Amino acid sequence: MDDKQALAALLFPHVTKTPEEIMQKYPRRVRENGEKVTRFAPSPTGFLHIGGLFTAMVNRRVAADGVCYLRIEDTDKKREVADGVTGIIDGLHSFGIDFDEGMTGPQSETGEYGPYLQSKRKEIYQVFAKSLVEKGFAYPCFCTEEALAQQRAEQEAQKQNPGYYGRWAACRELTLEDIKARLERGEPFVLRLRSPGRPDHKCSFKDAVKGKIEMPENEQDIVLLKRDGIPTYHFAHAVDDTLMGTTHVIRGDEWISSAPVHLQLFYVLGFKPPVYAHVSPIMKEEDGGKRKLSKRKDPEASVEYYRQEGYPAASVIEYLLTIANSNFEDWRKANPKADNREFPFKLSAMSRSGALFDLKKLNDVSKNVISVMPAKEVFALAAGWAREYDPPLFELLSRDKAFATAIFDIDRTPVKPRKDIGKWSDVRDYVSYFYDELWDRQRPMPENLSKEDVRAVLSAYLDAYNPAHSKDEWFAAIKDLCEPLGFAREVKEYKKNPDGYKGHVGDVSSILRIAVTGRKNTPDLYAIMQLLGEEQVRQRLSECL
RNA sequence: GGCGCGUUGGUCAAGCGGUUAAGACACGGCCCUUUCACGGCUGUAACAGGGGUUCGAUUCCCCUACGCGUCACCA
Repeated sequence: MDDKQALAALLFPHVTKTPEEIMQKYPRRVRENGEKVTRFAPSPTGFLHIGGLFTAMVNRRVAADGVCYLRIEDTDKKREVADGVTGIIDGLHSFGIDFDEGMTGPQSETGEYGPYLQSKRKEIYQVFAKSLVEKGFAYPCFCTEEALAQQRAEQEAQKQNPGYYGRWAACRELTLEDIKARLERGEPFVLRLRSPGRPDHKCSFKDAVKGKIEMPENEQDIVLLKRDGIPTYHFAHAVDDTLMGTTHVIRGDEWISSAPVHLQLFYVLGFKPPVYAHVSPIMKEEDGGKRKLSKRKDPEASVEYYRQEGYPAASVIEYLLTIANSNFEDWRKANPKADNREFPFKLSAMSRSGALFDLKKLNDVSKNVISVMPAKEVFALAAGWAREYDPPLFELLSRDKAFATAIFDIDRTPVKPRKDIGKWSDVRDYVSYFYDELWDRQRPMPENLSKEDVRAVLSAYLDAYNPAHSKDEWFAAIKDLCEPLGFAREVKEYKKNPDGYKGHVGDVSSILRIAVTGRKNTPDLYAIMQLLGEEQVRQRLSECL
């Protein structure tokens, strides 16, 4: 008994606080209506991954009325990346995900439950580590990495479970004198859990998305504190999520297999475990199989990809929501204009298996998102994208903002909006014929019409053209052109007697459309001509002649 | 290999013992229409395999197969 106290004092001579004192500084959160407390806890090892965005979004949505905070797990100094924290915060912010408390910058934070940067919590972990030693649930281990590797090889040869446990845990029963001697020699050590688990016992928990999960108890004497005194993920998770009052730990399902370790940690620390929700990763199809999106191999794994392509942040979130809660699409249909933050997100409605990332579906979702935006917003976002990724286009769009906005407003009716634009990189092509700089002035006419007929239509229309016409008058004028030139006024007439005509009003319109825009297919030609203005229209028509 | 999780059309997915097995994307057709788009209608297409339990299994249980994850002083 006294040995444990002595060992604790020996190992942590500078630790004077008790767990109780620490806990007092972290009062229980008041949650009047059962609001949830969640957190996003990435390690700053690189830029934002689509999977990270996904779990961050789920965390944010689950705690929509509660608290969602950002904790940075920078306990692995080897893999840390400069700007990692800023990249995460800015990246998430650009997708409309902000936190109620936690890190706000590489060195700044807000909230009562900090520090939210794990590297600043070293003392706290030491206090709990010390208490574990006192309770006999932790001990120092002096094994070198080489010794461990050797033991592992031996275990494999003997077909034993690998790891540090039971009779393989060499340092488990070191005497106090022995430890003292090694310490005096300056031997480095890690602090290990003295696992009370028995593999013939089952532990189980109810996962909020996967349902009941049952596994053998943990028997591994896992590392709690690394050689440098910094905690491992497991230990930090138990301590931090308890102190910070996390009610729901929502993380990738690669963590399921360490859940028994976590449950045991909560047990030895005397804490109540949170609700776990393990979400499936986003997959990619390759050679007919599924695999996790890989940051190295797949450009679409990085959130940066969507920015570059020009998918609006709202579209990406909207798509992620359709993957996360499949009833989202029904909700969206019923609430076409609502902010997706109003959607009642449910953990229980999440899919148990991993979804394949479907770029086609993203595109479709994105077209819908853009189709309900006001033209001004389309302009603003498209220009914002072009400023960064297509400067010449940005110049053009900015030259006359009203003109550019008007382009986006063509056929942008609330009932039947066009869905031409799925991402901002589509815009250049979409607006090209409005700008001489983007238009190659090629005008391929349909092959079923002779050059003479085309010329006849063009010159006749040049005479008939009146920019003051309303849309109905405009189209009537085109119809009036038809018969004298040998075209049917109505398509139906033509279909009844195809040999009696050279073509129909649609062909005549086609000629004009191509003359004005160079394209066979465009939005409403009348609107385009009105926008272009008389001078441009006449010039294009006669140039084509 | 051990331990988990998963498996409904090409993809995302409803379904929780009795259904003609929803819907969305993609694909095909038709309609609307001066083109395209939008919209409407419509078509092709699925319960991994094998055993149980049951009057009855896509739904419950077991086995097999396949896929994924994990077995670090990384998270």
